[in-house]
This record gives sequence, structure tokens and C-alpha cells, in this order.
Amino acid sequence: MPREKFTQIYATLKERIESGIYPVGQLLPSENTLIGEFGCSRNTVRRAISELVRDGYVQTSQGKGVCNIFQPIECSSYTMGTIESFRETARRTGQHTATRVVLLERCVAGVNISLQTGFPVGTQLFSLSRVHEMDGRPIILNHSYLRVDCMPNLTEEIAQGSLYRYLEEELGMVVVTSKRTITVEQATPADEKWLDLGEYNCVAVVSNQVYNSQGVMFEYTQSRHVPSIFRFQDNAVRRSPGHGARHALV
Amino acid sequence: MPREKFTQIYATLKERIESGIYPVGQLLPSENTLIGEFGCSRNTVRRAISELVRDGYVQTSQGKGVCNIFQPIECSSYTMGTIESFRETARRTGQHTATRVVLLERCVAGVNISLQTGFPVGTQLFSLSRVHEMDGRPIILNHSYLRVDCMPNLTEEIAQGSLYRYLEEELGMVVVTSKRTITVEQATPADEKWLDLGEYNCVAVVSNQVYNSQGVMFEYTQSRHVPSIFRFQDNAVRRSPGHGARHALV
DNA sequence: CGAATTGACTTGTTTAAACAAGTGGTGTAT
DNA sequence: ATACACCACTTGTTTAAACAAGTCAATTCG
Repeated sequence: MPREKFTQIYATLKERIESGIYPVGQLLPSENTLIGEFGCSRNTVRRAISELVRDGYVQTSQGKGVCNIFQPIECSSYTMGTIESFRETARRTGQHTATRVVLLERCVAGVNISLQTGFPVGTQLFSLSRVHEMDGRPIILNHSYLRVDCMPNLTEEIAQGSLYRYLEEELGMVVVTSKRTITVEQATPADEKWLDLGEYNCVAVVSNQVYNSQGVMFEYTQSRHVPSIFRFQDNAVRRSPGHGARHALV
Repeated sequence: MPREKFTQIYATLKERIESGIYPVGQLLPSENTLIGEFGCSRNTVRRAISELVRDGYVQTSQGKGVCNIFQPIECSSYTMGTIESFRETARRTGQHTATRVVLLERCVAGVNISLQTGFPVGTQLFSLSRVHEMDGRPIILNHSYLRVDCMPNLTEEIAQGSLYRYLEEELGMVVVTSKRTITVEQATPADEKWLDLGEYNCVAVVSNQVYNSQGVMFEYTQSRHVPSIFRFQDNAVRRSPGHGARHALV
């Protein structure tokens, strides 16, 4: 349960938006009104609202108010957010999943691996390949490089279960930041061998750099998805001009 | 030029990170130190830092500090951020671009269009199809639906230039929020007709819902990209548990 | 020597206040 | 009737202060 006030307010407002208590296309109650209702300071209300903005639930205009722009996501049965954990999605959609370890070996980062992953040359790594299946259908092929010094005792058994449960619960590691890049690539022979691509001759590739609380990148994973079930959602908010083009609109 | 203090501090810190003045993998000066240097309050420093966190430049740990996790983006010559505007990217990489209007006609949103786009049934719309070329190579096929009541005088000439310059400068419209979904789809005959797909039999599809400051969605655009030059970047930060799974890590 | 405590740091949350700036309506003067 | 000033409202930015909570090293105690 979230203990912070702003998280509670965020959750309350979000629920009202999703349930239609606040009509779509109209303004939410003003900050002052919400202050009165929740018995908190203006900053706390504003923080809750700013998270709703980030999530694409509302948008603000100076001088006018906070507008509800919620639209329910179309839950196509085949789509799946990459953002969610593989098991999260499966549990939400009630489907059966399995993970198979294809390869687990040790290696050292050379120039090529270093360029691809961002690990310094010479880093001791595990190379781990896994196939994720959903309802018996292989849909994701994962190639991971993992720092040996962050998880010296990694085994096939652990890799077959939830790697993150092991890292977080057993090793006490805290995952903080993750940088992703999405591309589309030609299917390799390995993709065709392990995945059920159907008519497609390509895969959706999510490259992921994961950092722990020490600020060290301990994992690089390239997830190669069957295109038909790949889906990624994102919200962008117009920023002040000085922010650089990384998230410019359009 | 950004006038707000926090934007200036953000820009200054970002530049120091990019230029290596703050070493990668190490802690930035503490908030108190930065307060002294910039002559501002703690909140202002914290706001600048929180934007750096969102952009994947740093990450924070309670009790420890703010860690520099910057990694320069590998600027592969062929990759292009969808996040950037088509012309932005072209200008940055110094390539020549052109836009061709394939179709511009009026229509009314029926059930199918409504389901796909989110426009209410019966909305008067422009249907606009455009091909974007870079260095003579057609790389993006755009299908847009635009609310007629937001731009009654749309013409082919305007659509061929920058639609957004027209909307913002001529009509005074303010773009605020944009919701995107990325998928990968089989190439249609239209894709193969207009795009230079090479070996690929699919396209990277970015569906975009754009809202103005009134909170009305005035544009739905489906951008179908040649896979070989498609690239999308994203940062995720671990959130408190109550936030819902939309952005969970891994 | 080893374990626990303390204390000096760090970031995280919340409050209160003031002023800036944008929006939209009301009213007045032209 | 139109244009203008004004006013009441909204969100945006900044400051200051207090307390909570996590980290890490030095010190103290057993």
C-alpha cells in the first residue's frame, strides 16, 4: 500500500477518471477545491496531478484548469505491453507462461559486445538466452548479458524462474532505472528456429539497459518479440522550448 | 530561451554530464552544494534533477545521492527517433526531405474509424495521406484524420508543408499532449506501393492521438515506417508500488 | 576483535506563503 | 455596439522550513 499522501490522491483521482466520475473532455475540480477535499497542501495536489499528466490521464492549461483526456485502452486480446513484465501480462490476461533456458555461459566483454551493450571491455559476463512461451507459443527470444560480480552464483535453475525475484529478494538488489530502445530487425535463423513468426520475416527488438541503486548497469537484454503480439504505449507532454529535441512532439 | 530557473539549472547540469565534467558512475554534488552554487531553493534544484532522472541522465538513491548514469547515444547513421519531428531529424542529420500529399478528402467518422481513432461517430474529418521522403527515399507513410472544425481551411498546399507550423502559427492552436502506440504490422499493398521496404514484409506503426489545449483530440495519425530506419528510445524509472503496472520495469 | 550505537550526511515528503501569468467574464467608457 | 480596463478565477514558479528516512563511517561498548 502506498503511504505517501500524493500517491493516495493520485490513485483516487485516477479511479474517478477511469470510472467516469469526472467526465471526459471536461475540467477536474480546481486545485483549491481538491486541497479542501483531501486536506493537504497545494503542492501535494499538484504532485498527484503531475503524475496523471505524465500517464496521459489529464492535461493542464495555465489559467484554465486540468482537463480529463482519458481514453480507455482497447484491450485487444493479442496485444501486450512490453513495459509490463512478462509474467505480469500473463497473469493479467490469465494465460499460461513458461520460460526455457537455451544457453547460459560465461564470457568476457570484447569490443563488439561492449559497443552493443555499453559494458566496459573486459567485464566478466554471463551470456543468457531464454525463450518465453505463452500458452505454448514461443513469442519472445531473450538474449541477456549480466555482470558476474553482481550475481556470482547464477544458475540455470534461477534463470529459468524469475531472475528479478532472485536479484531483488535473494541478493537485495534494487532496480532503479531502465533505458530502452525499440527497433525492428530482420529475423535471424535463431529467431526462426525458436519463435513462431508466422508470415513475418522480422522481429520487434527491445534493447534494455538496467541499472541498480549503485548506478552500475548490471544487465543488458535484447528481447526479440513476435511482431503480432508486440505493443508499446507512451505519452508525450509538450515541454518548454529549452528541453532539447529528445521528446519533441510530432 | 527558457526563463525559468529550474530549466536553466537543468540545462547546466545536463551539459556538465554530457561533457564529462561530472564523471559517469559517480555522484553529482549534493543538493545542498548545488543550492549554494545556483543560489536557489532546494525545491528548484530538486525539480531540475527530477527532469534529469526522467531523461535517463541520472538516478537518485535516498541517503546516497544523485548518480550520473549518462551514456552517449550511439548515433547510427540510419537510425531515427520517432520522437523527433520528421524535419527535426532531417535537419539534425543534414539530410534532404520532402513530403508528398497522396490524398486529401473529407469524410465522416463511422464505427470503424471511431474504434480505430477514438473520434466520436459522426465527427467531420479530413482524411490525409502523405509520404515522407529522406534523400529521395520514401520512408514513412502517414495516414491522418483531422477534425474539420479545428482547421476548416486545410488545403493540399498546407498539408504539403508543415501542418504544425500552420496550426500553431496561423491558427494559434497549442499542442499539449500526444498518446502513442507502437506496433509492427504486415506490409499492406499500399505500404509496398509507396515505401522502399527492401527485404522487409512489415512496417513499424506509430499510432498517435494529439490533443490541443482545449482538451480535444484534433488529430489521429498512423505513421507506417520503413523498419530499417525506425528507432524509439525510452527511459523508465522504478516507481512506488501503488502506481499500477503501466510502467513496471522489466 | 566484533557488534551495536551514534551522528553527520544524503534524498524524500509535506506544509505555507507569495507572486507571476494566462483565461474568461463583467462592466464601463467611448 | 465595440473596445478597453478590471476582476475573479485558474495554473506555474519559487522560496523557506520542518521532519522522515536511508547510508555510511566513526566511535563506543561488550
